[in-house]
Order: sequence, then C-alpha cells, then structure tokens
Amino acid sequence: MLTERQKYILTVVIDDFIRCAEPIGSRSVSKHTEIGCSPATIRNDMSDLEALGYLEQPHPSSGRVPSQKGYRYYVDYLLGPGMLTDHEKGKVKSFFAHRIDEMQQVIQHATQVLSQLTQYTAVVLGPDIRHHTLATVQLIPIADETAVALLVTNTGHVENRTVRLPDGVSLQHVEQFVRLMNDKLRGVPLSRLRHKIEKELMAELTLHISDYEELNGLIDALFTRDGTERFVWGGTTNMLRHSEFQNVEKVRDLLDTLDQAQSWRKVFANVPQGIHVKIGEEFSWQAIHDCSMITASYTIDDDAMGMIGVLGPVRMDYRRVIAVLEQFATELSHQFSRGHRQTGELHKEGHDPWNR
Amino acid sequence: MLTERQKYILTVVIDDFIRCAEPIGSRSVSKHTEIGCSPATIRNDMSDLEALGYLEQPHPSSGRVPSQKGYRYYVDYLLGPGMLTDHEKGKVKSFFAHRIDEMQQVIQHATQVLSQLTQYTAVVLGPDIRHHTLATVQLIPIADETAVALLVTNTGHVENRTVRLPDGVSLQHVEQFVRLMNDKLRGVPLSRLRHKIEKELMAELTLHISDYEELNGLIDALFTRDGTERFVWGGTTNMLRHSEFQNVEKVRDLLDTLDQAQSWRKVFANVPQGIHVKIGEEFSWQAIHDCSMITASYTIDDDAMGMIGVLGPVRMDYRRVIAVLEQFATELSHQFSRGHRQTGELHKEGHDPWNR
DNA sequence: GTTTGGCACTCTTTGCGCTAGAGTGCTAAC
DNA sequence: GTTAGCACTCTAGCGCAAAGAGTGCCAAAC
Repeated sequence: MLTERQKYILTVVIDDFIRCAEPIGSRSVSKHTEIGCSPATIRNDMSDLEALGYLEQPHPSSGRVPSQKGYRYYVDYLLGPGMLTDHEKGKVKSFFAHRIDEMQQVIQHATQVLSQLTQYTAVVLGPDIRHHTLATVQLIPIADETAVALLVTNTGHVENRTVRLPDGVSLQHVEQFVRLMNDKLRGVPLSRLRHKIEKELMAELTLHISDYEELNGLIDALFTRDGTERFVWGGTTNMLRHSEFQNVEKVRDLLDTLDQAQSWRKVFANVPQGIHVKIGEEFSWQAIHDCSMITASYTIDDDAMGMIGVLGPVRMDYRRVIAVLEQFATELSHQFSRGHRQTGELHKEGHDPWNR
Repeated sequence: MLTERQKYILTVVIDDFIRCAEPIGSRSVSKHTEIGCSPATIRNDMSDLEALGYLEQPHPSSGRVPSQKGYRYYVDYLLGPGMLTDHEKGKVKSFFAHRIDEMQQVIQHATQVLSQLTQYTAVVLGPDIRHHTLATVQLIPIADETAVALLVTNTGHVENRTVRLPDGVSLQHVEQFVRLMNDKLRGVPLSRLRHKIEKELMAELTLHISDYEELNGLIDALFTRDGTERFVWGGTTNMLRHSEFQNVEKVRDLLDTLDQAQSWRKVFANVPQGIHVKIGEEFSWQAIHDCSMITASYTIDDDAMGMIGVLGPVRMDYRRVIAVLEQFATELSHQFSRGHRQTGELHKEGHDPWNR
C-alpha cells in the first residue's frame, strides 16, 4: 500500500517522464511546489517505489523511470480526468459536422483525424455487420459461368464477390433461386443467414438447383464471410515521432507488426467494452512490448458495434488520449444511432417498395 | 565520349557500390582480373569520370560513389540483361499458378510477392477500368430517400456508392429510369458514359425524373468517377532494410510520401509504356530524391492497362529488378488477356441472358 | 603517349582518457 | 520522520592520437 505522498510522487514522475522522456530526479520532483518536502525525503520515497517495482533506474545513480507496473498503477488508480483543449474539441466537432455516407470513408477519415489529433497511431474498426440485416441479394452474370454476387444490408453496406455458377443450370432457374432468397431472407441478420437457409430453405432451393454439392458451394460462396472485419490504421508514421523509436530496426519490426491483420483481429476481438488500456508487455508480441494501446468502443442504440483505438509508446499521454477517445466514441455512437434509426424500419418482411 | 575502359570501370564501380554500399577505391576495382591494368591507371580514369560528373567523392581522398548522372548512364547504356534465379522464377510461377477472381486480391497479393522477391517496395496499379464497359447498373433502396447504386463492368469489377434519390419521385419512375439506362448503356465504356447520356439520353430520362437539377445530380452521383485508380504499396518497410534509410527523420518523410495517394496518381499517369526507370532527382519530391522507381506496364490484348513497379534506393539492383518486373508483367498480361477474352463477348447490346 | 610504382598527403574512424554534470545513497543532525 | 551534507557513480561530451584507406602527383618504364 502506497502512502499519499508516494502516490503523488509516482504521479509526478510519470507525468514528467511522459512529457520529457528523460529520467526524473528527486530535485526536479521537489520543484513541484505542492509537495512541501526536500529532495532527500523524495529520494527515500523513490527508493521505496523502486523496491516495490513501480520505478526503475536505467543505470545506478541516474533519475528514475516508470516501470510498466508503474504505468499500470498510474492508469488504474492515479489518472485524473482529462480535458480537451478548444482546438481538440473543434477538430472532433468538425469531423462530425458533415455527414458521410460511405462507411469506408468514415473509417478512413476517422483514423486520420484521430491520429492527427493525438500524434499517435490510430485504428478504427467498422461496425460489426453480422448484426445488420439483409436488404437484398443479387446475381449479375458477367460471363458464361461467372456472376457477381451482391449482398446489400439495411445499413447500405455492400459486399460483392465473384462466384461460379453451377454447370447446366438455366438462367431462369438461377433467377428464381435469387428471387426466392430475396423473398425469404430479407430482414434476416447476416450472422443468421446460413442457419436459416439450412433450416428452412434447402428443400425449396433444390427445386431450382438440384445438385446438392453445387447448391451448397454456391450458398457458401454467397454467404460465408471470411471474418475480415475491416479496420484501418492511420498515422502509422507518427510512431517515428517519439524518442523510443529512433532505432530503424525497431521501427521496422513495429510497422511490420501493424501489417499482421490476422493477429490484430484476435486482439481486437478480445478487447472489452468501454475504455480499455493495454500496456506494453501485456501484448503477446515482442515488437510492441514498448507500445500501449487505448481503445474505446462505440455503440449503435446500445448495441456493441465497433471500436476505435490509439497505439503509442508506453510513455504516451494516457490522460489526453483517453479524453479524446471518450469524446470521439460518444460522438460516433450518436452519429451511427441517428443514421441507423432512420433506416431501421424499412425492410420488414414483405415490404418492398420496388415490388421485385 | 567514354572509352571502353572507362565504361567498364564505371560499370564495376556501380555494380560494386550497389552490392556493398561503400565508396569504391581504385585498388578494389583493379582486383577485377578482367581489367588488366594497375590501380594508378584506374585512378586516372576515375578522376576523369568524376570530372565528367559520373562519379563523386563523398570527401577528398575517399573512394568514388556513383552520381545520379552516373546511374542514368549505367541504366541507359551499360546495363546487361538480367537473369532470374530458379528461386525467383519459382516464386513468379507459383503466383500465377492459381487463378484469383477478385481484382483487389490479385493486386494485393502481387505487391506482396513483388516486394518479397525484390526486397524493395512494390506497387501495383489495377487495370484502368475506364476502358471496361458497363454490364449493368442497379439501384437498391435502403432508406426512404437513399439507395445503393451499383455499377458492374463486363470484367466483373463492381463499384458501389450511396446516392440520395430525388424528392417526390415515385419508385416506379426510378425503376423505369434504371431500366432505360440498362437498355441503352450496356456495353458502353465507362469513360464514355457521361458523354453518351448527355448526347442521347437526357430527353428520355427527363420523362422519369423531370427536375433537371435533381436528375443531373443523380447522374453525377452515379457515373462520375473520382479518378481513384486503385493502387497498392507492398513491402514499404523493406525500405528500412537499406543503409540509406537509417535516419528515422528521413524514413518518416519517405513513408509519409508514399501515403500521398493523390500525388502518386499523377506520377503513375505520366509513366510511359514498357520498362521505365526514374532515378532520384528526376522525381519532384525532396523526400524520394534518393529513391529510384522501375515500372513496367502490363496489357490486356495489347491494350495499355495497368502498371507494376518497384521503388528502392537509388543504389538499387536495377538489373535484377528489371528482370523480375519484365517477367512479372509478361505473365500478368497473359493472365488478364486470357481472363478478359473469356468474358469479352458477353454483353453486346441487346444480349441479356436474364432477359431483364 | 600511355601506364606504372612510389610516396606524401588528406580525411575518416576508432579508441582512450579526461572533465563536467546530474543524481544517488548514506550518515548524522534536527 | 525529515533534512542537509558529502562522497560516490555513471553518462555525455570533448579533444587527441593512431590506424587505415585512398587519393594526387611525379618520375620512370613501356
């Protein structure tokens, strides 16, 4: 258990170190007028803090540097609420001022704004479209046996893929097949499409495409998502601004790691709701052992939807970044909730404005 | 005019410098047995080559380093044909062994293979879809006044965008509007769509959407392409492998420059057909003044289509990269030509297998 | 006229020792 | 429990010398 003064000293050391990236000595801590005790006293406390594992000495008789355990304590117990500057507020506001239709553009732009605002690297995960419902599925033939398949969700998300059509099935049959799927599947969440087809539609579908193998392959090609949640990094080069990445080898490892999309998907999948901070060696990869990531989830009508995050050196400005992320995630939730509500009512079963 | 021996010495100096990245001295050149003359003679020639601007001395009494003018001469007149190693041939072969349907995936994968093969940074431009023809256009309503518009080309490329539908136009009218466009525009190259609509279809289209402003806006939203030819960088971190990028500041400038999509589009637009080498200060941006780019175009049925390229330090292995690019572009051309031919015949005017 | 060996000269790189500065740990006094 | 003083340690920066690489030039040889 730390004394109040020890907590205060730890806070000051970490705050200062975040600012200037150099070991902090007892004299410079004592300069903070609030403390009211001499460097010698502070030395004793800092020595205790080191013994407890919250501080470290890069070499004997240098100032102290926070350990990752120290950062963890700081984030969990010492961090006061942050405030956005007017400039930051303005940037966030202006991002949300003009509505953008295309999800991909929103994501891309958001990473840019976030990374520019924080001067760290930003990441934005799009909404999890498995909860969106199917608006329509279409097949557009482009060659004898090839067609482009389109899935459109109620939220306007479009997914397209090229599929092979089964041999020897007439176009009339394929058309009826598509018609049937549209009739029966509109309004069904993407995540439940496969299930619903297998439970309720197989019999009917085989009327149009009788070869079971072929039919199954086609349905697979149409509805199996590869789980590629779209996420985008922004401002990756901001990493190079910070003194812990002046070594090119390290930078290369780090940037290569950011490209490992598959692995990040796992990381993002396990991040809890709300604001969450992951520090250095809490990551499983060596290359980002001196990075921290702060994440915030945004929601659509209180449904968990997506995530935004900022990756920076362990020595990042947690207070400021958390404030920015909180603000940004809140705005993003509002934005999407409005947009979603507007379109949510449209595609009930049987309602088709175009009477297809 | 250079003597044969001077050309030989220049070649040796550049070859060696490309290999070891250190100034080359007369003694080390004389070690190449073929030359049959002493270091002193070579010193004289190197002195001449420096006077002519092909070589430079980093500081008095060090070895010589090629100037950019030297590289240019080397590339234009001295470079012999390169040969792929069996390993390289194998890599290229295996890339083209399995056919991939989605263009975006082909591009992405190609950049990875190219950058891995060369150990430099690779870029791949997709085919210029302005020459592809329209297969179909569709409007799928997702909210009261919003619809997803889809353009599909004869080559299976799909473009989607969200558009606002004009106020107070019935869905029947919109549907007829789309039907009309499909009837009249199928088979027209994307680049000529706008022109054709304005020349031939405006009168008919106003039957369905009478407000000229609204109609024009919708057509704009449907058919105006923002000129975002898709290109993808791969292996950007390979840049950091090379000794000229050991300075983090420089690396940051360079990586930031790679992100300037807009500017690169201009560069790529002006690259001539075939193999082309651009060296250092021939670029207009400071940040890549010590990079060279080698590009190769690939074609579909002898039509200029797209481009692949490799960006590396000026001190890059031109011979090897040119060989790789030539091979890769040739294979790519074959691949696409086959694929294209297969689908090229389908969408003649009036031929619609689904009778829509 | 071209080529070569020899030699003096220049510049960079590396290692060493020195000093200044920052910060600690310890002890004794308050 | 807190503080002042002091000895000690470690780093960063500087200058210097020696080693190494490579040149330029000159006179002699081909």
